[in-house]
Amino acid sequence: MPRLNDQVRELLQEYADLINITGGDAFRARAYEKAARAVGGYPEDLADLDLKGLQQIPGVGKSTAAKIAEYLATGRIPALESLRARIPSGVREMMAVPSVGPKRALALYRDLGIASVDELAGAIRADRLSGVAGLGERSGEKILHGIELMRQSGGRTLLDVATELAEQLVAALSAVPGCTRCAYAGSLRRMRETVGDIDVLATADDSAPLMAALTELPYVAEVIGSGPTKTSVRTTQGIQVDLRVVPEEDWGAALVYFTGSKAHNIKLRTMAVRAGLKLSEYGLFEVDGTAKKAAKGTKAAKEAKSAAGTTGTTGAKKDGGADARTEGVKVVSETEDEVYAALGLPWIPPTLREDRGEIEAALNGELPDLIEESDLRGDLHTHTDLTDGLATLTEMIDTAAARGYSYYAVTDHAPDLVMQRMTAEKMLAQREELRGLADRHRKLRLLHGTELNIGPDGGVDWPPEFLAGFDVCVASVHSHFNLDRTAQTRRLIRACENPYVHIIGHLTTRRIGLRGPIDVDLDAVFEAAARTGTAIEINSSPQRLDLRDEDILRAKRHGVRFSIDSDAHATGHLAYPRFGIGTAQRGWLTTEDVINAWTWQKLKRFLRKDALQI
DNA sequence: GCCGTTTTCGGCCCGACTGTTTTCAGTCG
Repeated sequence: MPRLNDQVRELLQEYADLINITGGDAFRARAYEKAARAVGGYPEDLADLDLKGLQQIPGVGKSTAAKIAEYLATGRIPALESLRARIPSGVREMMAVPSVGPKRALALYRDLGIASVDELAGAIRADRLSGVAGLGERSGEKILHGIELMRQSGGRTLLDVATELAEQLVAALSAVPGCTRCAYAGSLRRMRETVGDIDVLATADDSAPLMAALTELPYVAEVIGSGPTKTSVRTTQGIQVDLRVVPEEDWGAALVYFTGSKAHNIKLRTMAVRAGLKLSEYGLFEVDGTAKKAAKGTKAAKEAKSAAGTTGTTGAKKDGGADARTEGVKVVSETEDEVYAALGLPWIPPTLREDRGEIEAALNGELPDLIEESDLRGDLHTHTDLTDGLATLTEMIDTAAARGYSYYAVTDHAPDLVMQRMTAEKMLAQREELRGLADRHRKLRLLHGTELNIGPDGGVDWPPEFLAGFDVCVASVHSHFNLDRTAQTRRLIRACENPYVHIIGHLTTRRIGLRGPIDVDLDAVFEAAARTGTAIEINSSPQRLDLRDEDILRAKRHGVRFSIDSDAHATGHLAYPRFGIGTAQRGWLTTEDVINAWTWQKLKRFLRKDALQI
């Protein structure tokens, strides 16, 4: 079950969408949208607020507060339900398709009876759209492409949503009597940017109470299958959860197996076979004498055998039986450390387990010392309510201080993003205010920055003399996503060459499942970033995670430095870097690669890019 | 529906882009 604030945000957003679709007052719809965002980003739990407290939330007035209170009391909002009765849910879902908004969704439903994304795709393929609702052939192609983009990530869940659900599941299952261990595994443990389902692993002598507990959770909508070792369910959010229960002595092998990746496991199993062993989710086993002979002489075999000799006795006693799954003598199974050690390997962090060279690196003792969330000393890209953030300057700063940072940059939008209505005066007033807060938190150094807009020609807002007044400048692409590759590359290189630009924000501008990356020669941009001492951001927002892991690996080879930032627009978003850290780990980054893991003294030298070049 | 050191009424982020239109509607950031 999502956090109550998030539930209410979703309901208010739905209400706003339905007002838009039904042609209601656009300003009224916008008011609900604004309230939805404010509620989602509000630090206090709605359940703790009364009617008066609810109205303290910016953008929430009498009417919205009453609806929220009604929902808290009864679990229903009648006004929303009456709108739902008029518009099928699929019509609203069509609005998620790029280039389909409320007007088109309604027209498609009203004129053609199309009431779902699937039906929309079918209608375009059958050429039923042309000429209707002001949509021509090009629009059809565009919409179809958008649907395909959605489906690529389709059915996949964003990292933050999956993490929250998985943590709730683990907490609930861990509390079941008889459960001795419980953790989530799969692609979520590897921190892939999206996950297809959630794998939860638990140990217990008797699996039945755990299976029952899972199927009885309030947010489980459907039981797909249930047996003694595995139960699969679907949540009310439509996410599939697989629970597997194994004996406690098999924890390690099972965790390796269910964490994956598939390619990583295949490689481990191949190593095991060469060493005369067999690796499965039930453990690492000695197969027979002939296999061992065949493997004799290989490095892995020798190490595996010697490691096996030290740990092999305990497991063997228990598993002498003739079960085909556990045929042979069990060598190890209890911890991941043991399983890797038995194969002659150090433990490999889950975020590296993609068969991208981690096993070879492990064999050579060259695994990177990965950066961790606790290594971050600050956040260099955040917003306040001066532009499109939800929280005030002091609220953001107080939350940052509570995270234990030693420095923190406020980087509100610059004027070329016209809708933000920024001016030099407003920016200077904010700087004044920020400087006045310098002593508010003894250990937190406050930096005044901005997020500049990289224009189509690579220029940014404001002249050099004004830019020189900022402590830190992030520069990002917010428009002209469709420039050709040459122009796109040129503009980003020019931004890197700007002596006042320290960090390139969300470089590819992708939004997972919604918008693909811009067409750009990344290697050329990485080369320019490394040459000019410009950091590339790892934007930690779960909708972006930009750069993505594979591009981080490429950038690192060019000698690029990175900044792992939240791009927070609310106090709650300041926790996003955990996802950026996961992505950075998947890109093999260490603290040396990440400028905001550095001490202030070292970061300060990096930010002197302009002084060094002018 | 929300909000107020320009407003308790009358505004509300505003401009660009796209495809379709023959003068603009819809979508997006």
